[in-house]
Amino acid sequence: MDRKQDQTADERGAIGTQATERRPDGGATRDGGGATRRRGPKLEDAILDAAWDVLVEHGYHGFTYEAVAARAGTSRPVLYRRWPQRDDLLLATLTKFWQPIAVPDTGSLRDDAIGFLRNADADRAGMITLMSVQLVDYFRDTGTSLGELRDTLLPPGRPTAFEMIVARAVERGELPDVPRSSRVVNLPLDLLRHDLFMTMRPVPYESIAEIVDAVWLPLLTAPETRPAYPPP
Amino acid sequence: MDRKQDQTADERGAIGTQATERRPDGGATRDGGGATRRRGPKLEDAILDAAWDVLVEHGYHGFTYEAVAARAGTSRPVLYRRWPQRDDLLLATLTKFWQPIAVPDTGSLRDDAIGFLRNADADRAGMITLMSVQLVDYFRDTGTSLGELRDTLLPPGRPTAFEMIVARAVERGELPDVPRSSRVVNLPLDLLRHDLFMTMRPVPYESIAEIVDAVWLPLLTAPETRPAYPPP
DNA sequence: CTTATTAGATACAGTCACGTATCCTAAGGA
DNA sequence: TCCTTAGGATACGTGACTGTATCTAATAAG
Repeated sequence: MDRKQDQTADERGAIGTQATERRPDGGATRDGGGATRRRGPKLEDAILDAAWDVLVEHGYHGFTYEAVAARAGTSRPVLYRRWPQRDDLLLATLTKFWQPIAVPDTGSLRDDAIGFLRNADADRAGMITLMSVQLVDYFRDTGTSLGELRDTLLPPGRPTAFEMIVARAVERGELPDVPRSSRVVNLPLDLLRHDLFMTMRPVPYESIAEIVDAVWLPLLTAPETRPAYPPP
Repeated sequence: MDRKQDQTADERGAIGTQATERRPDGGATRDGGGATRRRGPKLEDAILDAAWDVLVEHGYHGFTYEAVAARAGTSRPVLYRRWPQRDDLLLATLTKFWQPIAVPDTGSLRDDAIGFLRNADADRAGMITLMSVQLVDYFRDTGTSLGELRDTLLPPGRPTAFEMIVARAVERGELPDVPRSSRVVNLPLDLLRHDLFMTMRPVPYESIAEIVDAVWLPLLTAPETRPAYPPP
């Protein structure tokens, strides 16, 4: 089995010299030809970093092997060797960057809530949420949804941030110890997420404060819920 | 300046006979060659219908001139003559199908709210919301957001559905006449939309009832909101 | 130093969509 | 009826991306 594809040694030599300007980050990329060559986990990290950047900048639609390879300063075959499917690359990227949001413990229900929402809105966490919107095409293809993706990436069974915040407030005696629906408890994050979806931009502090002060806190201290009527 | 592209009459004739199986809807598409040919507004309607179908089925990513033309049983040039840009075609499609959601008037605050949410969840309205999620790529490209699109398509200045519902409840004496923030008043639709986003599926009745009974109604009758603290 | 890996650079064939140009002819008004 | 308009079919060149198959040379292990 000798070379099925014909190409003269001249071509090879000619080509080998050109096209050596890439690798925005670590690589030396000298002209002569002796660029540093990454391997193993180090290379893998660099690729996933690049993949994340591409995903954030161009969305799922622009999340191609071509773009990621170029961004990482490597070539497509290197990616295919590790992640044969686009999903694999995507999942690997998400799991690397999807980190839980810090839950503050200030001793005040309101400050905990606002602090958490600000954490959720800022930094990478907000970007995750914004970017997850870019994945609709992925959800289409796989028949899944954002909710399912979240359940996949977050460890199940663990109490949510607001469940913890409310529990602590109850312990302190700041809130009465009555049963509360999951919807009510987690309302602030849902509203923040909704705002992110609608505006595709970070949510201003005023909106966060409004969610907590005008919606959540009054609701937590509101009188008992009346029973639901039967459906028509 | 005569025919720059060379093709013999034989080719033409040979080609003309084949490829005559399309137009799922109205067209006769006889074999001999005398298919009915639509024109003007009639054709335009058919195209936009097809465009809508394509958008719903394949999302913005699959919303190509190619796909729409095939679906409408016509050819790409016909589309390009009317809508030179992809956005034009998209906007035309959306404006045709983006219709306001019916607001029931039952004489009961709760029934109005639940009825409206069910209307919003059902039929085309729900599809619009679901489908609008498909447009993230469009929002990327244009730098806009879902909120802006909604503001573009909905007539501005008009009171929202829930503003009307609340106003009527106040008139009936079912609610006290106190100032309420826009966020509180429109909360149910935001929560419904959030559920649609997260699950990509119609929202079950139980969720709608929960939004109204466990969140909105208690909130509307909750004690006065405390003033917001200054931002840190 | 020697040797097995494997990153990195091509090449290639195939697909899909784009945007435009061209021609044929059905539809509909004069 | 004739004639203008425009729908419809098709071709063409281009560009992006896909998977895969090579070959080279850098790297690490021995």
